[in-house]
Amino acid sequence: MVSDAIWAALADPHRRAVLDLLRREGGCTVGRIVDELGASQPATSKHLRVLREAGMVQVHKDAQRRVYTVDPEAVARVDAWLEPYRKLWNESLDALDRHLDTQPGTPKHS
Amino acid sequence: MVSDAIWAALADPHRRAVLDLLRREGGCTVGRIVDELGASQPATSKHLRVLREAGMVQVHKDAQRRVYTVDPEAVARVDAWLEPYRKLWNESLDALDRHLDTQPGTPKHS
DNA sequence: CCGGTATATTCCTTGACTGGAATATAAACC
DNA sequence: GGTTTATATTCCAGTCAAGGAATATACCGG
Repeated sequence: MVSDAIWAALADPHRRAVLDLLRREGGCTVGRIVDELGASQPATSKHLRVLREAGMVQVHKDAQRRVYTVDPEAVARVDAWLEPYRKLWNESLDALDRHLDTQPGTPKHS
Repeated sequence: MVSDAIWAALADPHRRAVLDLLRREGGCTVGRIVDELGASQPATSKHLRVLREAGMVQVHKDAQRRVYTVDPEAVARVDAWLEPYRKLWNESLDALDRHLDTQPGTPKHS
């Protein structure tokens, strides 16, 4: 199940930007995130706290630095939540296919 | 891209419950949603408005009734956002595999 | 120990979201 | 046309999250 905390964490654009950055970089220090995303250091730390408490990121210490990384497990849970909806999505594609099939001359998508 | 409105809509547990219900039922009237989920009618209408403006549900009229259905397109966009993270997820599974492979005697998951 | 760097936390204010109650709109039925 | 049914909207009060500024904590180098 996806906890409320995960959805709440994802609701903020800045936090999604942090996640995207962490994903692309494979992990970042707080300072790096501040530099890249341009939010203040306290704001960034607070967003990281939310992400951490939602279980979406992990931290490990490197002297004074904290290196944050995405916890793929949390994202996988969101993915699992989407699963039943994916069927809907596929069905609507199928319905489109059938519709196109009944329209001779309409180009079919490959 | 996933609009902020979609993430904001998903942030509310009641709205996710509405989506789940609409998905399972393949569409519902407002009254049905009120009965099933137990929120007040005005609250439900307001949640539906948020979902509608985020493009997550569609409405069609049936006399005085409004039948709401999930718009699979919106969910598909969330799915697409998750895509790059799925790679992380798979990599971490692979890493686990490799780790287990270096631990003779440790049972492997099928 | 001290200054400097890196990060976290607190305090405060402001804006946004939520839900309830009442009311409005719209369509059906008689 | 008036009443009933179905849904939407408005108004309002309470709650909560976000950001800035200042401060605290932790760690390193000398």
